[in-house]
Amino acid sequence: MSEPNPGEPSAEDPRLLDALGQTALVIVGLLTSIAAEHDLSLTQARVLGILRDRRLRMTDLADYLGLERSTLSGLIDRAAGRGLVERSRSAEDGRSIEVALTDVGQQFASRAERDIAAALAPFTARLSPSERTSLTTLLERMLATGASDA
Amino acid sequence: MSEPNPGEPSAEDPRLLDALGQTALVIVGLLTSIAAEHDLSLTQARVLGILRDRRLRMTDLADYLGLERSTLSGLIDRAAGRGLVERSRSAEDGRSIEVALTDVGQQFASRAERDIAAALAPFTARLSPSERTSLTTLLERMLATGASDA
DNA sequence: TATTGTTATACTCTATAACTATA
DNA sequence: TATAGTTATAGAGTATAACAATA
Repeated sequence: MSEPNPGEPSAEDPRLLDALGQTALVIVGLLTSIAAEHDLSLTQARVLGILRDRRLRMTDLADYLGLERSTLSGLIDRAAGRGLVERSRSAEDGRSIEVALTDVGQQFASRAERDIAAALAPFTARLSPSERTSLTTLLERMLATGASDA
Repeated sequence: MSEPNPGEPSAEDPRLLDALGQTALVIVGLLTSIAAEHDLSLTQARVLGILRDRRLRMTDLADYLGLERSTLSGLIDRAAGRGLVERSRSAEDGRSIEVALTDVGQQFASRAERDIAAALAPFTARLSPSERTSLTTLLERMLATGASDA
């Protein structure tokens, strides 16, 4: 994995790695700030985002986020305490609990989505429309790949 | 801020926003995993990364990371306890403490850098060399901008 | 027995407030 | 008085281990 593979130049691109890392940290920082404005952690905000168009069991939601079920229990406890999500026992499997957004949670999620668009606008605005299209294509291609082995 | 500004199409690009957000979360997730393999949090890893080619005062390091000084005290306590960084009183200003990597910390940082390159390789490898160049350019342009108003 | 979810526990990250030492 | 750093405290996020209920 760390051999200098001669036919595989992708790791020899420090500028790209830097740009990706920087971009990631900046954007996650922005997302974290926006969440904080609504008194949410980034993780809580992600929960709302994921549940925006879905109702999920605790286990599946934990898998989505890459967290332990026990971690999710606390997360959902706090979100439910604020009236953002609701738990309900599954009809099919008596062991499962399904989580869904409340109306308040939906409104929260919508507002956050607008705020995110606004916060990212200064960044994307610096690119021309065709550059934005290129960037979208490149990022989507990169993600589609990586997902298959990460 | 939420008016539908007709001459400003940058916020009307949900696919780009999605791609940026997804990319950011995936990459930060990878960085977090790599740090965890070395028993470091992402924040601790960032400290090592920042100190890789610098010696900084506590306050400046806190500013770099966007954290309170009190938060940094704990962070540096733990890193120093593991022998990764060293504190030393500033010669110029008796109030200031300078932080620098130890040899062990340097080795850690080098190893982490290689691991990051290896972890990102599957993603970047899916793009052709010229696409990688384009992506680098686009990301750098976007970052250069946003930094001026975020 | 295996799976779903929760609880208990412990540690890290983070901020705010109060403090000490230096400028 | 203002700045640099630490400590005390508190809350959130996280994991591991032990547990209850259901399958």
